[in-house]
Amino acid sequence: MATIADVAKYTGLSSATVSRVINDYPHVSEDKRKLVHDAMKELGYFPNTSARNLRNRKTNVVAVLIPRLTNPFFTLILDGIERVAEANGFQLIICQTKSSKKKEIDFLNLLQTKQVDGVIFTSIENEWEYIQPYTAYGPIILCNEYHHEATVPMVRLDQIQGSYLGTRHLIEKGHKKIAYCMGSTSGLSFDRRLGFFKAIEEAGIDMKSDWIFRDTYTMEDGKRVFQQILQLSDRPTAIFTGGDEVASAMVKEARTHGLHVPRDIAILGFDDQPIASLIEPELTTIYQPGDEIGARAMTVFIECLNGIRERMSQAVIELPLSLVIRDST
Amino acid sequence: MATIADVAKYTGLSSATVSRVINDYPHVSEDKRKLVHDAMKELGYFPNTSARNLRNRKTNVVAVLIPRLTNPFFTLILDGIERVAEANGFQLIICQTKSSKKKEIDFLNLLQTKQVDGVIFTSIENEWEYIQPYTAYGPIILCNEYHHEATVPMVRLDQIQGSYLGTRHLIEKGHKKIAYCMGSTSGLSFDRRLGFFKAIEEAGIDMKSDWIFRDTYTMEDGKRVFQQILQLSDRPTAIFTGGDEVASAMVKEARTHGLHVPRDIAILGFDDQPIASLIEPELTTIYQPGDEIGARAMTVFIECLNGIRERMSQAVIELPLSLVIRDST
DNA sequence: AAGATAAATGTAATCGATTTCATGAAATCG
DNA sequence: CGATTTCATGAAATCGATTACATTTATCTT
Repeated sequence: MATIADVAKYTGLSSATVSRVINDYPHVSEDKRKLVHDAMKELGYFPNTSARNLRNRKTNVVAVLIPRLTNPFFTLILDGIERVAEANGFQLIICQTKSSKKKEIDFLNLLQTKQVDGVIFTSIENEWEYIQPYTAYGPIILCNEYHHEATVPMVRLDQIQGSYLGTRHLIEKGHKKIAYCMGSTSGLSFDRRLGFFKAIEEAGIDMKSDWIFRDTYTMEDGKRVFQQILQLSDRPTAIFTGGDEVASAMVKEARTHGLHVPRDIAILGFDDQPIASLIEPELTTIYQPGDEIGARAMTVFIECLNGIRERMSQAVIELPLSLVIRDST
Repeated sequence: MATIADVAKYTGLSSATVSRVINDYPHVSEDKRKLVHDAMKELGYFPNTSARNLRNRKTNVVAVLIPRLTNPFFTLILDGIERVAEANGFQLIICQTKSSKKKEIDFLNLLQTKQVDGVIFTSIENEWEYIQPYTAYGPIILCNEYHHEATVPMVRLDQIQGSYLGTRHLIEKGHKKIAYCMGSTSGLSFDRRLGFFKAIEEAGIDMKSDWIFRDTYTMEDGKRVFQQILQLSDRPTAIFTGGDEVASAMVKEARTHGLHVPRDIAILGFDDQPIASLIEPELTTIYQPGDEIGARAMTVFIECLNGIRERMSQAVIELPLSLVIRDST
């Protein structure tokens, strides 16, 4: 393969001049510029990215940590990130953590070895104290995640407001016995919980510990939890779920058991994924603008790289959630 | 940041020896080895990837071209690719073409500039003659795509067999008037069409040109086409679709119009996405093992890189499709 | 027209690793 | 024990770009 030296020799110029042409620098005469362009085409020359990266001390590549590629909400975020990345000449390396703490840390090695300029987390597996040290190596942005100790930019959705909105909706529909399905104990789950209980308490409603379910993520989980709910002696009349997949599976399971949604039991989704408007009845859900926080996170990342934004101090950018009322509540 | 020279100086050794330790080469005494390891830890040293890539003339990065990240079938493929990549120390750069010919070509520049070792296509937008020249720059693998002129490895699903299977199923159910929804005119669509018409002709059934619909990909398309079908004077009793999304939207649209699926009209999906078993009635569909072809494509890619497999001659690896019978037919 | 300024180009150092080749020390062999 | 092989290590070239600095040439001032 041709190198810059080959182009230089071919044109009789120095590699410095060729480099200037490649990078569109001024102070190169028009005729030499053309000469170089012709030579590059003639020789089939393309600048070597590794060499440029080494010299320029940057790669224009960002690592995006994502738990599962097959989760539509995360690919929506990824889509938003990609849109802005592509518009600004950045490439994305995808790092699927599969919710493994170890993999998450492994991927941070890309930052230490300077294979990427920075990292965007769309979820965090480890305790923040394990992540924090890596901020020394480049910008780290949290997208859809939040940690009160983290001194990095965080682009998030107002989960408190979102779950508050959804819960209040259920209450307004007359429900007094509401089951709550949560994910882990992450910051995001914590906030949702705050919003949920805020609405519950405002309405002066009782909550039973039997009505709280943890670690519900997948359709499988939805089916399982719904069956547990059916077993309860004091059965709730509405269910607040942590995602449309869980909710969809529950709607389906309800039908299997001959229960009518929402008459017998109301089900509230979260995310507003495509599936929400496909199943019958259509899901009432909380719309999360995944592509928008993705896009915003990438924008913030670029600002950090360019030094327009402080990358090692806490900054919270919050986008609103909205309630989409359909037929499952 | 510390460099290999810093480690060399700190230990009093040469950078050559340090490099040997980093790469686990033999002929380094145990005590020096430990000395170097301690120094690396002490100095917080990490080898610079750009420098290594430059010197080693490889990056251990693969570009994956994908039309849309938000298409679950493609993320399933991506998931399979990722699994094998991660197991073999490769990183993936995602290239979302959004079905743009120009973007597809733009991404091939990553190969020319040696930012990636090779490319996996999960769909092709341009004519093959425009892609072919790029095979000179590194391995190119087609995954879920096929082109008879392409002299590269192709990992594909037997679309002919798949659509044949599905169509025969419809015929066995007694249908004689079957609408056919296709995507573009790509190799994949071409094969599906072959399988479809093979079954049609074997059964000696008539086909009307009114019953063929092009460019149906999304839920929107499904809705639109279904409405067109309703307008037909001679209305088909079954619909062969090119994807579960299209089929799902049709099922929903049918219900909206008070039609019963499958009694009034049968609908056959393609892919077996999660949604297929969530909607009511559950979709009969063709299961496409997306993650398996993804994984296989990455395996083949690695073989090409290692020279175990010829990368510039045609090789077709074909995995079977299977019919999943549920309630929509 | 002399001096100052700006433009065009080149030389060589640099980015941070890997690797060939050379050298001396240690181990093995007959 | 001398010859040969293997081991441990280092000096310096190399991968392919970018850029600070130097130099020459052209343009501008007054």
